[in-house]
Amino acid sequence: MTNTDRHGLIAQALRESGSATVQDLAELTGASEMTIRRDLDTLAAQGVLERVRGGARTLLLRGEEPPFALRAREAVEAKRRIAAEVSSLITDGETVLLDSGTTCLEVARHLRQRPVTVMPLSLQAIHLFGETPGPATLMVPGGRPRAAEGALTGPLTLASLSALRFDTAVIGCCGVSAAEGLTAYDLDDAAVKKAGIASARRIIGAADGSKLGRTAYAYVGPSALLHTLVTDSTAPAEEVAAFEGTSTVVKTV
Amino acid sequence: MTNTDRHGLIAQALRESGSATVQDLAELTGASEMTIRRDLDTLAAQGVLERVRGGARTLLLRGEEPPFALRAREAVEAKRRIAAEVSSLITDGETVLLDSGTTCLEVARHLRQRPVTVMPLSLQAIHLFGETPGPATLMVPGGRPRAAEGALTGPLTLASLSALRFDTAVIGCCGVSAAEGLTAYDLDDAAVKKAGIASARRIIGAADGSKLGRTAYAYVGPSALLHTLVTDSTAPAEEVAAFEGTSTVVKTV
DNA sequence: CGTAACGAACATTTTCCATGTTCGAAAGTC
DNA sequence: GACTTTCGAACATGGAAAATGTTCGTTACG
Repeated sequence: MTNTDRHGLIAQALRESGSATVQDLAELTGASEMTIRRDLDTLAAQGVLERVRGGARTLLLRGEEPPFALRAREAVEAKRRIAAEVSSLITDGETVLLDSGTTCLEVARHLRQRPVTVMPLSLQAIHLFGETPGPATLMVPGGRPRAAEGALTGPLTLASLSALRFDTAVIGCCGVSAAEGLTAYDLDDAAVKKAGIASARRIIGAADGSKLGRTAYAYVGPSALLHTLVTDSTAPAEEVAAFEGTSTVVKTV
Repeated sequence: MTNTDRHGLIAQALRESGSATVQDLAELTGASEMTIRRDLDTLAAQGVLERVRGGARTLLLRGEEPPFALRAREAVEAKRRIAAEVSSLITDGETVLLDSGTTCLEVARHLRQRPVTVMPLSLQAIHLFGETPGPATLMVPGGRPRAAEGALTGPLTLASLSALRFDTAVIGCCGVSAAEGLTAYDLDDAAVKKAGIASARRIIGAADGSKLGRTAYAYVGPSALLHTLVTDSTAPAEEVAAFEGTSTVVKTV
């Protein structure tokens, strides 16, 4: 078992019972108590849990978005396939706006090796392009990064977006519903997505099946804004059907 | 000997003789020819040298700025001390604009652990703040990063700067001379430095001794723009004396 | 066509990171 | 205030990953 697996186990155990002792977790995972303590420190720094004497308590019971580090481990295979499909929809030479989030981070991995101009809206993706300069051209938007998320938001980001026009925007919404439209967990984030959509000629939505039919609380816009929606086969059939009646092209990978 | 040491040896050997064979370098460093070949590939990717059959040829004979990877290894101790001094000049709660370059990257290391708001003008420094969130608040300027340098330049950067006002700007000029003023190797960079200086109430110059009295070709402004200049004891005495006759405070560490 | 250089593939060494153990200090509990 | 439990620093250990060396077939150049 790798340390990441163990972190996943711990996070899951806490989500189920709300809290756990160091001893319980050591027994559950087969690791020593010292290792569990170190794990708890790591997860606490990621905002997954809160440390209490003798154990830990979960921090993510409410309707909030789970921390980035946790989401990055969910539906990895689906995200990878979705990202490959999104990348194939983009032509060499295009200018691309890339939203924040784990799915779009995967798209960034693909685009790095393509001759395109990319403006990513998250620090993580900027890192990716920055450290190994490939054929792609990187543009950095201004802004204030939101915690571990790395999503750039605020007036500087909006100003950067309003100064540019993109061929394509790849948007990774937290909630996508034919009826309720596109939604995000964070108001600032939603504002950035709105501005991004307004600055691009073509909008591609990238969302794994778990996002379909879900609604977060910050409204971004009607689902008809998407010219193309790329999702996977775990998406609820009725949602996909609802989209197929509209102008949006749905690709299931 | 570490691989980095060896890279330094190779770079130095090439600067002195202009070119060298793989055999020569293997003998010089005590490494195998295969290792030298791999080193040369690495250094070629950094823009330090050009690969030719049988060996390599230097790329940095002209008056150009050496690549970032090379500068990062020069005068490390001096830069560290200068950075510590600059950091001590900054008060908690200030908003700080941080220039690109290796010296300012060291300053970033210090500021990470301080409750200040920082806008760095290079990707490297942004990484630094992004990966380990400390008490500092990070603001990202927009812009287009210049190659391995990571320095953000262009209209987006200028726009980000003109939208903000900073308490202090830390500027790391390539050339600092009492007579010729502040200069940079790159025109775009110089424009950004100018804009940065215009957006800050207090300007701190950070330059190790080798930069004093040197002139690069892109003019930034008169040396009197600097309220404080932090340098080290290797600075030429006559330059330091010239500065001491002006309003600029010189700190030698 | 011959020679030297190259680089892929594998073997080996070294380095670094995750984990475990021990033990003194700190925090709770009675 | 004494006792128990938890905590985390410090060091030891194991294993994975990176760096380096070696071999050998391929490629470039004269």
